[in-house]
Amino acid sequence: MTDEIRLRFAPSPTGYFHVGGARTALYNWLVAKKSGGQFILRIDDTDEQRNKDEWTDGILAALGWLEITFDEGPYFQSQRKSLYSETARRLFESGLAYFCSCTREEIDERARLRGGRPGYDGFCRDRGLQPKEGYALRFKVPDGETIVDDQVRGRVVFSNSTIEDFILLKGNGAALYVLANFVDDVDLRITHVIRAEEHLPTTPKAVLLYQALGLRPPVFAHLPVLVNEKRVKLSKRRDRVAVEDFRDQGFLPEAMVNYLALLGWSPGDDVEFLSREEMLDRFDLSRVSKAPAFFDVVKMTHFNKHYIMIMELDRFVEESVRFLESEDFWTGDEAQRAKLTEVAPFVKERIALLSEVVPMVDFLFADLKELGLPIGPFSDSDQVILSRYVDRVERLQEFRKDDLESEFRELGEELSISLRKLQAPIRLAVTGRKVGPPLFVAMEVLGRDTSIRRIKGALGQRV
RNA sequence: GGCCCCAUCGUCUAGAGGCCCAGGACAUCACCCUCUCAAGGUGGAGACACGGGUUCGAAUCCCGUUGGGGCUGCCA
Repeated sequence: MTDEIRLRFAPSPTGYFHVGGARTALYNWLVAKKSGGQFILRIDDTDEQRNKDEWTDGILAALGWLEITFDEGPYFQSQRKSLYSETARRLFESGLAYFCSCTREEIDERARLRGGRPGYDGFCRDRGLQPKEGYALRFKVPDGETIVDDQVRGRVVFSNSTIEDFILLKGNGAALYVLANFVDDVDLRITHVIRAEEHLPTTPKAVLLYQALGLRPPVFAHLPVLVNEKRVKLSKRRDRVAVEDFRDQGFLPEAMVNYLALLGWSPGDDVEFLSREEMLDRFDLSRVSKAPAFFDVVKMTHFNKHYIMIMELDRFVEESVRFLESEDFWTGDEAQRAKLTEVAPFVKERIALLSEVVPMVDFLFADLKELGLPIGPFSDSDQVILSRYVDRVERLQEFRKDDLESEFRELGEELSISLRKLQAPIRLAVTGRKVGPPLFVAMEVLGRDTSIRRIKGALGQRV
């Protein structure tokens, strides 16, 4: 029982769930799962002003999408308040904490007079104040030093003189992060705390609390922060970091997870594509790097492309439908799905984001005009190509891609023109675009009538 | 300002004293392949922040400098 490994992910629901949180959750999950331990979800919503249920729903949805599953929870700190006041009372009664009547203004004023150094000066330490509405409860930081033994950073020593008597309970009696976090970690028997580096400076406070109550602190591991191109911590306000946005853009969860796993961790060899099983097998906190890492969407896109390419065809079709459904032309009927399935293998290996499916296949489902696609321009030589090609394919018994291609190649020889140049006007006439699936596949799926109609239509469109 | 963390190609990283005139991946450039776009293949350019030590020998250890970051709230 005491040997049981238990980790938790404790996000605060103050905004969209972002990639940094996802990475933290993933690392916790990995350590829990590979050690046969438990992974617990706890919602740190002690700050009622800034928390909203919808953010919690978003976190749950995103974790589910990424398949980061939890064994217990979610627990909500907002529902565990009595636990915090109970511990606070014990701390106060045993003289480890005291009440303080100072306002922010008073503290700042004294700091100013003292000579600039901001922070609380311990003014109420020995005043023997009793609990009262409006009084905050502060922890009496002892002399000496506090050591944080960190799995990724090693031994970090803090001189207690640099740690002010921090607040445990607000004036309204509500618990603050350090207290609530500590109480819950103890109560939930958390053995490993893995979180972002920004929490490192508050860690000695937690350690002090464990020591004050004669408890053994958990193992700590502080992950390097994720930064933007300016190398400052990723922020929900400045940067595009919401997991759900990436999902909506057509990123695959396995691509995100794989990329995130490698952002700050490396298996040690040159392998980059790792399945869940391989990650579980190889993940090791001691191989987590210490330096901040740039969240590079371009590289994540590369992972996405890879995972789209190796995806099962059926799933690819289903995922594609998600993006087609928001288009007017998509009815989702049998015929449309059949066409989609036919071109899918060719589309699958050409896109990096699922959202790119739409411009790859839209010409199959609606008139080019309706799609706002150009019909032309076609030069005189294009006209020659189009008319000669349509003459040829009109005579075809079967409108099959192989025959369409044979005719195409023969025409190329006949006109002594490179196939690259030859395909351009035909593709534009048939699909309205310069890029897309292989032309003859496109034509076969589109069908004889529409294909020929579009080419003939283009013939009437001189520059 | 104070406390703390960090420092290898543009980016993510490998490297735990000699295997490194530093390897891989993304991005980038060139060429090949090719019906477009992709994919694939070949090749190129591209980094140990700086200065001192320690050592026969340092990207790797120590110190300093510089640079970057985090925290500094009755937020988490």
